Amino acid sequence: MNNSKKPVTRFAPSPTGYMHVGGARTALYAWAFARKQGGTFILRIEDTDKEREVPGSIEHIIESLRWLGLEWDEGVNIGGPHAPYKQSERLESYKKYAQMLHDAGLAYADPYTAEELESFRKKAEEEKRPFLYRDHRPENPPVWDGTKPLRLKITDITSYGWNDLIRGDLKAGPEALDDFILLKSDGYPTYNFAHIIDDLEMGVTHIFRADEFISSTPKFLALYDALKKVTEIERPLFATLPPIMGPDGKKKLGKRDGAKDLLDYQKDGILPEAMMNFLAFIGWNPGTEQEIFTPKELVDAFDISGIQKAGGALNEEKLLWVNKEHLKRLTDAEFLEKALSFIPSHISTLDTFKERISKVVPVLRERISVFKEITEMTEQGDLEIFFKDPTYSKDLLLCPEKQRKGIEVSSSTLIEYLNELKSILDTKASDISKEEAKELVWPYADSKGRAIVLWLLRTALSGRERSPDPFTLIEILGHAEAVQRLTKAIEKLHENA
RNA sequence: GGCCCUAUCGUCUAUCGGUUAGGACGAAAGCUUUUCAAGCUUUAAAGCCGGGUUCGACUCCCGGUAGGGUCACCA
Repeated sequence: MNNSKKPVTRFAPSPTGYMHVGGARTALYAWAFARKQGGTFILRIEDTDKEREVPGSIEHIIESLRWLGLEWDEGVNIGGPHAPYKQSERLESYKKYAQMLHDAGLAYADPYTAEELESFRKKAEEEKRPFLYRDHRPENPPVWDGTKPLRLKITDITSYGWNDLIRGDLKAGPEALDDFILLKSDGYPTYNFAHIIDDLEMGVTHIFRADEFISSTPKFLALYDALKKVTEIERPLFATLPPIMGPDGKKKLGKRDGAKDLLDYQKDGILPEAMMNFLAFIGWNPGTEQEIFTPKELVDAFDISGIQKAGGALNEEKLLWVNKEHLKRLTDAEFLEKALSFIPSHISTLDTFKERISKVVPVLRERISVFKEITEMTEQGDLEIFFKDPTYSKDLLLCPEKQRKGIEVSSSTLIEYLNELKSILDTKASDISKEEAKELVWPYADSKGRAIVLWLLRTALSGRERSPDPFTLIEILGHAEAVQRLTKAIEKLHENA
């Protein structure tokens, strides 16, 4: 159909709230497809439901897309040859086509009240059959004066079959076909009508959509058929994505079931390129064993044939892993720049922070898979130890004799060890690397018992049950600070000894 | 209820009639200069069920079953 042309895809959210992973993934595929083929990606806002519109959500959606790294070539905010890109500003177009359809006898005004419709619907439900408006199609519809909804008149009630780029040949029974509303009584178009007109006018060639639209596809097809009778059109191709399920894999992921705002992932400190990578893999794979992709690699590898038919569950553990892999690919400087906003100011304003942070970064990146964990480390005091004197617990320093079975070590022995460690460090009275520190300390630790000496040294330097190894700590803290901490640890051991 | 979509390890998936059914996340175990983390090694773990078609089916067809979607003046 459009094989020779550059593809045009679009993402067309409605501004009814935040954007979650489902929408983001649909946008991502449409974007990647267009980018791969050198085509155009459009952002259009489907704001025809004034009731459900949530103020600020357009901005929120734009921010989400920008964060993810999905730049659009045409659309809201930036304009383009088919502006405007908000449906509420395109009412003239819809009216024009509606008028053409109406004048050709392909659309008619709906005379029923909401109550009448409701009773029809109820009756259908009671009789356990689908509600079909066309069962109640008026013989002599009223004049269409704009105050009544305008419905498409389906003349050919058949089963429709069509091809989907992802699902293959699809079909639907005539039950799926009905006289649906084109223009509402408030003058706004329905989604069913507006998106088709827009896609046509904007030259969209490939529609990436969620799978809930499969069952309304016959209606779209009937509209295209009707439109063909009044004007010249070329139908876009459908690419229907598999659903994203919740973590239990059972229910389709929706806002009601806790689908997170995309920007919540940003707040957690997920890297946008990791999010993109992760999103792409829910329902798509490159057919190779590569799992980690930069945005560019993703675009290059993207192909519709790699998209799944079956739904996939959202697995946040995997997201964490993907994020960690992307974190590894950052330089230390890049890592620090991004991590900074997750470090509270009472730490980042410390003089020692500026001195030591570059040495702490490698330790940090080894321990976290998402920036939020830095904040958690802070809350637990695990980050402070690099910059501020630790508070000691004597028990912790003593721990070796309690934990290592059968080894009796008195606190006076430990004091002796620490004093000797101090003088060992003093043999090189300057800052040393962790390798040098290890060379220095190792023979001594070996002679007195590694487990005890290393544990003692580490807890004396960190004051914590868990921390990086002592040699790394010595490198980070520097000679003077390391010796000072050992001195303090000795004082602690002297207490009521 | 009608119509429609889907079905491989717990999860994401490879396989496009012939494989010891492969990989990744997670899990478990082990190793290392003996905390934690990281790293390395190893292990457990899958074709929904029943019929066909075929020399041969995870793969193709049919029927069940299960899950999902849809039947709005919402998108």
